[in-house]
This record gives sequence, C-alpha cells and structure tokens, in this order.
Amino acid sequence: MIKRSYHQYCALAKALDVVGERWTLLILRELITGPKRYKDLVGALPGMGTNLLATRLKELEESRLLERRPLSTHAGVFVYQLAYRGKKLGPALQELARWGFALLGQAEHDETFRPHWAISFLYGAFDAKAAEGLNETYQFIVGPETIQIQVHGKKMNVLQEAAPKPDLTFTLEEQTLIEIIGRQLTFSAALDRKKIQTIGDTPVLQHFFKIFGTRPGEEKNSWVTLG
Amino acid sequence: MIKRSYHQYCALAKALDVVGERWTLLILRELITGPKRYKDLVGALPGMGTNLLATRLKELEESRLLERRPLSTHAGVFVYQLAYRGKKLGPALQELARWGFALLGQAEHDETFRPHWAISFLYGAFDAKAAEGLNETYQFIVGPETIQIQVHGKKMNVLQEAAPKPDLTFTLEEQTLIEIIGRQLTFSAALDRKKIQTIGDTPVLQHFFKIFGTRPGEEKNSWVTLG
DNA sequence: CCGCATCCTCGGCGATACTG
DNA sequence: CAGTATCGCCGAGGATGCGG
Repeated sequence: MIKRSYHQYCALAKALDVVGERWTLLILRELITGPKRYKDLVGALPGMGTNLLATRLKELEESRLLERRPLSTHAGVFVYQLAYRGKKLGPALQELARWGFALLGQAEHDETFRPHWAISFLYGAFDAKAAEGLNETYQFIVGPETIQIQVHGKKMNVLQEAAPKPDLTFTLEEQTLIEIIGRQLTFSAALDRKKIQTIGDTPVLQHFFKIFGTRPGEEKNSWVTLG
Repeated sequence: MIKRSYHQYCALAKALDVVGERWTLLILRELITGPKRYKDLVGALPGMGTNLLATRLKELEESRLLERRPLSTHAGVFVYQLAYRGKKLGPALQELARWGFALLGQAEHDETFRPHWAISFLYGAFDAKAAEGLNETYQFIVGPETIQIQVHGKKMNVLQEAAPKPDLTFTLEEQTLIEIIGRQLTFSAALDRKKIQTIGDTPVLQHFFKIFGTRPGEEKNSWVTLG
C-alpha cells in the first residue's frame, strides 16, 4: 500500500502530501485544544467514516505529527496528542483559518458546531499589532467546554491545559457564541444583556476588545504585487 | 451537482471547503508568479487530468479566487490570474510551505521540478527578523524562468512582473538550484565554483545571506503550550 | 461500551482519446 | 491550444461486526 503523492520537489507539495488529504487538518484542529480520545474525534467529525479516521490517525502517527498514548486512568483507553511536528503546523492552520474567517456567514441549519471551533474564529479576529507588549490569558467557558488562549508578543497561543489563573474569564452559552460569530449579536451587546458573565479587571477586558474587537474587512494586501 | 462540504461552522473547515480538495492549492501556487495559460498549468501539474484542471479552474473562478481573462495579444487565448481573494491566501500558503520545507530531502528521480517552486523553498528559509528594516528586490534567472522576490518590512513578497531594477540578480542552472535545495551544495560553494553568476553590490549580497542563509532546524515552538 | 476492522457502494480522481 | 468526453480505479462514506 503505497501512499499517494504529488511527486513534486516543492515544499508546498510535500506539505500537502502529508496533510493535504481529506479530514487530516480537521483532525489536527481537534488536537490543538489538547489530547483527545477516539470517541471524541468521532463526535467532533460527523460525516467521517470511523475506518477512515482510524487510517488517518495511523498515517499521522507514522508521519510523526501525533502520538498515541495510553490513558493512565483507564486501562485500554488511548489518547491522541500532537507531537512536535504537528504542533509546528500551528501557524499554517492559523493562517488558513484566518482566511476562512471571511467565508463565515451565519450558521446554517445543517452545520455542526463545537465551542472550541471558535478558536479558528479568534484566529481570524486576532490583531497582532494590538497584542504587542501584552501577556494575558483569556478563558472561555461555553457549556461543558473550556477554552483558554494566551496572547503574548504578537502571537496567540492555545493553552492545552487549564491556566492556573486566567486574567479574564467569560462564561456563555453555545447559542450566544454562535450568534456572535454570525454577527447577529455583538460581544458588547451580549455583555450588556448579561448573556456573558465576566470575571476579570476592566483594563484587561479593554485589552481583549482591542485585540479581538475589530473585524478586519477587505483591506489591501500586497503579498503579491502586480509589478 | 452540489459541492462537497464538511458542513461545519468553523473558519478552518470553511477554508478547506474551498481550497482543501486535491490540486487546488497547487493551482494557486502556480499563479503566485503571475497569470498563466491553461497549457502552462497542464505542464506544471503532471499527473492531473485535464478534465479535473478545467473543473477546478471553474470552481476557483466561481469562488472568486481567480479570474479568467482574455490575453490581448492572442485572440481566443485566456490567462488565469489570482483575484483579490486568491491573493489573500498568500500567508497560508507561505506557512504551509514553511512547514513542508522540513520535509524536503534530496530530489527523487520520479519527482518533477520547476524553478519557480523554489519560492516555496525560500518561504521556508526566510528569516523575518533578519529582514527587518530592509527593502530589497532579488532576482533569480534559472534557465528560461525568472523569479523575483521582494523583502520588505519582515515580509517576503513575490513579484509578478519584472522589477525595473532588482538589487541583486542571480543566474544559475536548474540543476544547481536542485542541488542547493537538496543540501548537496551550499549557496556559497556554488558561488565559489562559478555555478552562480551574481550582479549586485556586496552589502546587498550579505543581506541576502543574512535573510536566507540559515537553515532553521528543529527549534522550539510554543504555539501550543502544554500547560 | 470503546476502539477499531471488514464489507460494500458510490463518487472523485487519473489517464487518454476526442473535438472546436 | 483549450478544453470536453469516456472509462477504469481507488479513496471516501456508511453500516455492521468483533475483540478487549
């Protein structure tokens, strides 16, 4: 069983040989928020056949993007976690999500949603310049899920485990989060209407607004110049 | 004919709905260096069925990532060029290539190569910090192909058309380029052995070495933190 | 029940021939 | 030259089975 390849001596093609096939990047997205069990992945990837998931996990382990580790608390149970090479894909995922951010309209009825996918939304809203000089941790509690991100030195990181003391904690319902992403509700309005409970100091909240508050529109981009 | 989708309300999944299918990102890679004709794309994408190429081009035009434009000089001939939305994918392609850079070994015999693919290699070698404060244009003439890149403000851009006066021009054979990428030959050694002809001032050449000279190894990366 | 493996069907993909 | 048509194959998706 030889793996399909583009057979091109090109860094981009090589990357796509490893992570370019269907579902692969979404599996890695799931692991950004920490190690996950097989059943968690099945639950977060509706439409994906379980056989295909098992195959992809094996491929990703062979490619050394992730590791399969026995869960100490439950015998016979395993978790999948990002290995070094998988973690290094972060900037690429971040930029892809940043681009896809512009394609996000309102949620359709046939679309699934998981609170931690809001991270890809935050990647899009993140303003690196506004984050300069700050070093803060933000926590989101959305139903059963807790997400933590750290803003530090123009970078935004996802924390895999609970920070000892986040600078800011938001508690909100999943539906509220969906409405904010879909622009039916602004973050400020949700705060005003008590749909978000906040723990943290006012200046930190102002930092958060500065960093994630503005929706980047279609601004000029010059990575390719027309001469 | 309804398009396949992940049906997830997630920025990354939305991005992959548009550019996640086979060959799509490689088509866009081809257009980074400027508008291309259908035959150019066929030539640069061996293994891809021409029917599939035509389908992808239509999809990408509908998604407004590229535009099909009649070539003024030849009646009935069209070129495909990146549209605004396609250009905005640049940072994502750059980060993906940067990641794939580590997977580049020596060229295999069954691998194809085109000189402009070296851009994805340069993405990987690019040191943003070393580029700070500079604004220079480098030109590579490799056989029939000419590639131009601009380094400006911690960013590396690809120029689609000839810069009026590049600060530095390298002329080399395709085989030399392949050997440099495969680490069988260092850039310096190639210069010493007259395998690369250079036009430009010495300080500019030193800048170039500073920006692209060091091969980033497996350095620590903390975009995901373990707690 | 969880973590896969097997089976089967269908559609996307790859190669080539064909047409304006 | 720029696509379109055709066909065979394999990867993807869904259901089910099975061992720990």
